[in-house]
Formats: sequence, C-alpha cells, structure tokens
Amino acid sequence: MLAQAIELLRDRSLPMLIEQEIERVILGGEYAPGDKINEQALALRFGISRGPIREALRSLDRTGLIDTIPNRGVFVRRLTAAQAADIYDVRAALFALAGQCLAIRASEADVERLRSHVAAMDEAVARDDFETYITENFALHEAIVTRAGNATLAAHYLALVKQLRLYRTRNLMLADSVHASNEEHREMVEAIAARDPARAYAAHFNHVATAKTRLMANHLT
Amino acid sequence: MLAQAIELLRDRSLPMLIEQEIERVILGGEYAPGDKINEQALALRFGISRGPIREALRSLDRTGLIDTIPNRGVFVRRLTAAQAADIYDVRAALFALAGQCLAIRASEADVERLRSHVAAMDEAVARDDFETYITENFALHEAIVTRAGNATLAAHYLALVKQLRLYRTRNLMLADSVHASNEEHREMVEAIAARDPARAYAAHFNHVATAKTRLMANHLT
DNA sequence: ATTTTGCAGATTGTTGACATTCTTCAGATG
DNA sequence: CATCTGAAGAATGTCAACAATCTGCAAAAT
Repeated sequence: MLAQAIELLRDRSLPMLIEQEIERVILGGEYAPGDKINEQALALRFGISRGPIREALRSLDRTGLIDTIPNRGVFVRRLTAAQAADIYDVRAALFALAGQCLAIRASEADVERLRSHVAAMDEAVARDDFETYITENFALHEAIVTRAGNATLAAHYLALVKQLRLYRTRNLMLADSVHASNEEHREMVEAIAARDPARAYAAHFNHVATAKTRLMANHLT
Repeated sequence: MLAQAIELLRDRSLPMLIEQEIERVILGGEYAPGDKINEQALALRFGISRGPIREALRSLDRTGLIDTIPNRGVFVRRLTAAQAADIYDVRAALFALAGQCLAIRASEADVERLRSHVAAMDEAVARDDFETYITENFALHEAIVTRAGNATLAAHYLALVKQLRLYRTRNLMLADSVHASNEEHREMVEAIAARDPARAYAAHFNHVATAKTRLMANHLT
C-alpha cells in the first residue's frame, strides 16, 4: 500500500500532474475548442510558476489536444468534421488490429470481463442510465485495447479517443443507436470468445466505422 | 520567397528547433539507446539555458524517443525485440490503410511520382548504391502516407518509423531482400495505379509484415 | 471616413539562481 | 570482508525577474 503510493509519486512529476489536470480541464469542457490558454492564469490557478506549466503544454501539444503558435500562445485544438472523420478512420484500423490480437491471446478471465461490461451496458440501456453506459463503454474499449498485448497500439488508440473528445457535437446518443451499438459490442466480444481473429477484426472495424457514420450523419443535420 | 522565410520562422520557435536537433542527434546515433541525456550538456552545446531544452525533451518524450524518469533524468529509449515487433504490427495496419486511401484518391501525378521512386530504387539496386536506395525507400513511404490525405494517419505512421530507428540492429539489407522489397514496392504502386483499394491494402500490409519478418529473423541469428 | 502610426498593457520567451533529489565514494560498523 | 552510513558533488526541479513580442486602442495623417 505504502510502496504503491511511493511508486505512484516516483513516476509522477509535477509537470506530469499538471499536464493531466490541464487535460482534464480541456476535455471537461471548461475550455472550448479554439479558446486561448493563458500560461499565467494556469500558474496562478495551480499556485506554481510558469516553468512546469510550459513543460506540460509542450507535452499536450504532441498529444494533439492543443495548437501552439509561437509568440501567440496555445489554443485548444479545433477539429473540423473532416479531421474528425480522418481520426475515426485511423481509430478503426487500430481497433480492428486490437480485436484481432485479443482474439488470439485472450484468457478466459479476459472474456468474462468483456462480457460483464456488455451486460452492464445492457442494464444501463434498460434503465436509461446514460452515465453508466458511457463509463462502461469506455471501460470495454480500454480493456480490449489494453489486453491486446501491444502497448504501442494501446497508446496510439487512446490518444485518438482523447482527440475525438474535442469534437463534441451535442451528440447525445439516441436510445436506438445505443442499443444497436451494444449489439455490435456483443458481436465483438463473442468473436473474441470464439478465438476467431478474422471475425473479431471485422466486428471491431465495423463498430468504429458505424460510429463514424452515425457521428457524421449527426453532423449534417 | 521572403514571406516564405518569415512564415518558416514564425512557426518554428527555439524549443521546436532544439527538439529537432536533439532528435537528429539521437537518430544519428550520437547517443545510443539507454544513454543518459544531460540537460546542462545540451544547454552548453547549443548555447542556451535549460528551459527550452526541458520543453523540447517533454515533447520528445511524448514522441516515444526518450524515457523520462523523474529526478533521474531522461534516457534514449531502448526497444526490446518484442516492442519493435509491436510497433511493426501497428505500422502495418496504418500503412495498409494509407495504401487503401491512396488507391482511391491518387492523381496521375501521384502515380508517376511513386513509379519514379521505384525506378530509382531499381537503378540503385543495380549499382549497389545503398545510400540512394535508403533515401528513395523512405521517400516512397513518405509520399504514400502523405498523399493518402489523412494528416493524423501520416503523423502517427511517421512517429512509428522514427521509433523503429531506435532498433538498429546492424541490419544491412542483403542484396536479395532489397530486390524482393522493391518488387513489393512495385506491387503496391501498381495496385494504387489500378485504383484497387483492396489490392493496395493487401500489398501495403504485406510489405511491412514481410519487413518485420526479415528483421525478426535477422535478430535471432 | 478610412487607414496608418505609435504607445501602453499584457503575454510569451528566456535566463540565471536557488531548492531538492540523486549519485558516488570514502569511512565506519558489524 | 561485506554492509551500512553519510557527506560532497552533480544533476534535476522550480522559481522569479527580465527581454522580446504581440494586442488593442487612441491619435494622427491621408
């Protein structure tokens, strides 16, 4: 317990914590895409100097959450519909690969865990509990990508998902699409349970491709 | 011309230039994987203070070229064979997607350019000119990924290629494999020229998968 | 009236100094 | 002889001040 806490502090420097906090603020919607991010304001807010703030921003810049314009400052990245579509395409390719890999190497415990997330989403849909649905939805995707056994794949996938959160059209899922989406989840998980890489690849690719289609259709309305 | 130069300076701050330079030093082999990178030494070398150096390092950290251990310093990232294999798998997925996209949208000029790179590599092989082969090889890959029309895809692909340069086994290509590799290039380009997305996808995926196999086989010897 | 110029305030860029942590190694201890 | 302790030096972490640049607005010029 203590060793764990020490280990936690050991690889979490101040700039890293600050980076995480700024990311939370951006993705939480406190800053909107296009908004300017003021270094001094952040330094004041966290009660530290601008040095660590700037280091955190350089890291966030590489993550693709902000745009830096020299001598002008940093701005929350603004995604066009075309850029969001591009990110979806890359995400689909990576997620399909993750499903394929996991279908090869998944343990029984992995399959059980994935099924439990799907079940939790079933229940959440029945209760109209969107909060839980969103949480479980992310947990399922993260579990698949993490357990696929390719750290590079997981890192790049999660970075793309973060970027897509910048493209928040007021996109409350309709009850229908939520139900359909979880059916896609079921197919993904069962393909993994069947240890069928090709089927898992297709199911995972299809899931993201469908999500992209839904979002883009939503955008045009 | 002047406006271009001004524009060039406008979006290239000192930390960005420093980052590029440090990257060059790492990939150029001046620092070996696992080596410690000393902030003060870099500051002295470039004649600036440690602030911009640290900002550049935070960016490089996200790029995956260095590992940062709080209070200990930064080290050139050391890739295991398994990690390199993982990166190759992700690279294959992204490159296949790029080939697929380019097969859909390539202009005649694009096809001409790709063919010229393949021809240049043919000539380089005939002359045993490995220097030129490597340059043209990278140029072909970069052209495909850049002209695919997905900036996110290109950025992530190029980042992976940079990371793989950290895994330099003394891997001089054998004349045979170079010839075989360029035959794969030809199939990729002709699939694009034929505007056949599925064939291009397969050709591009196969090319990277084969390269991975070659590298891994080389590693075991 | 529109554009240009120039100043004042604010913000970013960079620096050198100070604080903290780590590394190294000599000396003490069992 | 091996291990532990602790102090000196070096490196990283943080800060506050200064320099350079940009923004916004008011006054002047066309």
